[in-house]
Amino acid sequence: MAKKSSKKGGATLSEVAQAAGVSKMTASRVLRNASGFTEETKVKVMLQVERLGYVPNRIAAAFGSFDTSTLIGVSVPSLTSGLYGPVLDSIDRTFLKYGYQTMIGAHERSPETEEEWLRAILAWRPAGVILSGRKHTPATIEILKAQAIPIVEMWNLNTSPLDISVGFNHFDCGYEMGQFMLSKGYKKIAYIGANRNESSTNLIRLDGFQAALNDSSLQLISKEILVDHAGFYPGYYGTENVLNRTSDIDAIYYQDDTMAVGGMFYCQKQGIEIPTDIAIAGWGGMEITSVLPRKLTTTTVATETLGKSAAEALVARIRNEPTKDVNVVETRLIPGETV
Amino acid sequence: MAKKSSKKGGATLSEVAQAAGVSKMTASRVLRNASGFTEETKVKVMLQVERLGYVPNRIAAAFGSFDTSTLIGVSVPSLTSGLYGPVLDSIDRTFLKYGYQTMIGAHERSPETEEEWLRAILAWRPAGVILSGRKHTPATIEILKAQAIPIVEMWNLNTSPLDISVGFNHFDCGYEMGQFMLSKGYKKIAYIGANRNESSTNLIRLDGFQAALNDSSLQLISKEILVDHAGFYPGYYGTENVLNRTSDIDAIYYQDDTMAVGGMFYCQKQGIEIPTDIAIAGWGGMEITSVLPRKLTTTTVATETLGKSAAEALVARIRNEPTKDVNVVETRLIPGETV
DNA sequence: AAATGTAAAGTTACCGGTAACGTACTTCTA
DNA sequence: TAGAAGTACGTTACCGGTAACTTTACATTT
Repeated sequence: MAKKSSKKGGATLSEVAQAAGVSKMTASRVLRNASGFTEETKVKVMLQVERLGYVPNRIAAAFGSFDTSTLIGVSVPSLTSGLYGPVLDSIDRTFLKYGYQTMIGAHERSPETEEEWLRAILAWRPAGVILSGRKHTPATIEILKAQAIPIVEMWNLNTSPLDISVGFNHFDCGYEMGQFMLSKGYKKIAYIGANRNESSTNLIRLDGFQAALNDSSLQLISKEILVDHAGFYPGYYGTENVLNRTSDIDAIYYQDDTMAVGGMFYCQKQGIEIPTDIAIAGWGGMEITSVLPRKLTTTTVATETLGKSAAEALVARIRNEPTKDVNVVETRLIPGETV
Repeated sequence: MAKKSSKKGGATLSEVAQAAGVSKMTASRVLRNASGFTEETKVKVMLQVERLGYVPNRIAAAFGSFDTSTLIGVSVPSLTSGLYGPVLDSIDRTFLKYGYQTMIGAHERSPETEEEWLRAILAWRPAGVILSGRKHTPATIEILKAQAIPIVEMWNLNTSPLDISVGFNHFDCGYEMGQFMLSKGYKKIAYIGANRNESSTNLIRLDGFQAALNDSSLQLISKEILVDHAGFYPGYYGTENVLNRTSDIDAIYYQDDTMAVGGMFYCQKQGIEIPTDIAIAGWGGMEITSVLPRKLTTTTVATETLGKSAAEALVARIRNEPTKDVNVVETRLIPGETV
């Protein structure tokens, strides 16, 4: 199927123009819907476009003009995690609407993989890039500055971004949940997380959570950060670990909802009552929480809004329209029935 | 940040070459690691590459030579669904390894969106494309044939693919589960699915499932296909609908695990015992099943293998290496405790 | 009818690499 | 030592569009 001959697959603009009896330039104008042609000419050209099955060559276009391309690089830690999927979906949808193409890269929480990916992407002279996570290699930042293209850092709110930041205020999420738990009278509180696959923003939530405790002169009585991806099962066995190690825990804050749900099932299996024996809270507001017998206390995050905002901010910056550098996407603590 | 001046961002190959005191062509050879230069020359060139922060311009390269680009378009129905995430992750990882860049598109189960996306992608002259779902518009197929590029159709096994097919045998999945339920003595069986967001391959599973029933002279006593995305909550209320409508159901086959889990929770809430009162089975082998109090009967599918195989088959075809046209990715029925 | 204005269409040059070929120089062989 | 063969590197032409400019056709004004 792959052809190797010097003649490429489809027709070129010249061929279309010739067939239509006009110059290359006129055909170009028609196809780009620029001004300077009659309806009659348009019909002639479009007829040949149709007949010859002409597919525009953006490579040539991007190359010839000094306009940047319509490619945009988007880097996320992982697509397997349930949280980034909706974000990417809405980014992609937004870009398609504005006529940009999304080039993805999953960097699996390694700044080095991100750098490798970035180098490959920049070779395509993208119109902009969206990065997530907060850790970048020094070289990454160097390269980005040298290229001078619009950049959106997404997911984590960054008050001094490279260019634009669109994200959640993870610190506040944690702080708010800490205060909420304290307000319900819990004092012996543990944290369970996992440090692979996520963009380490979970640690910011943990910071915020601990800050809330500290403000009431308390601290975590147990902390478990698994070397694993966040997920249902890690939440399950992480809870097992913590409860076996520390006996008098009355509340657990989890890195996200999947882990919290895993913990709930561990408790259920052990006959531990929620929230009477142990209170549980998660983060993310994932769909699973809607069917649980007991509504999970969590923080909902607007992932679609995040993706859309990130994409729109980037497009605005590319088009030199005014854009805010720092954009907070709202999160909301949902009380539920597990705290 | 975005520059609009006619001078583009970085250094060009000519500038690097000039600085190194060699010709453009020699610098090109060094950078592509082609033969025909001494170690000394290489050092001179690389020094300037480093100093000037030269980023290769793949657009120019792809344009100038008749070699196709290193871009690959990948289209999936949705990234929000938990199933495609891992597939894309492993596709992207595989492509990064082989030096290709992944351009995604989510077509939300609409062949028209897919076509629109495809036109945009083909304008970048990709080295190949991966499509999922089985429905394409006639124009889509037309365009693909005209471009004569390698194509992988993934997710669903297609015995007469456009080019290459890598997928699961959904019919067999359904058939096998049907037989399994029958072997356990269930006879009054319902199906619950949802027809948005999924690539309609679920209907093939349903076909297989029904075929198994038919082979034992039985049929579904109830079928509910929601106009919704598959998910926990649709499984929950879909079950509610079906049980309210039909009274003597003894087993339900769900489109996927999320819906099955939703159904389980509905039953739990209603005091319906699983599997004594009603048996439940899903599809997908999603992670949630590992923490449920009762292990879900389901079919596990190797999503990572699917992605890797699809990517590798495409790369092989691009490189003109021998490749099978039809590639089945294994699935396995896991008995569990809910049937 | 000549002068002027304007929209439609054509011409030219160029973007930044790479293939193909040519040239200078070295090394091997008869 | 001439001639052949090989290696390192340079030169030229070109990929397929588009910006910028020029030319042409035709309507409008005086």
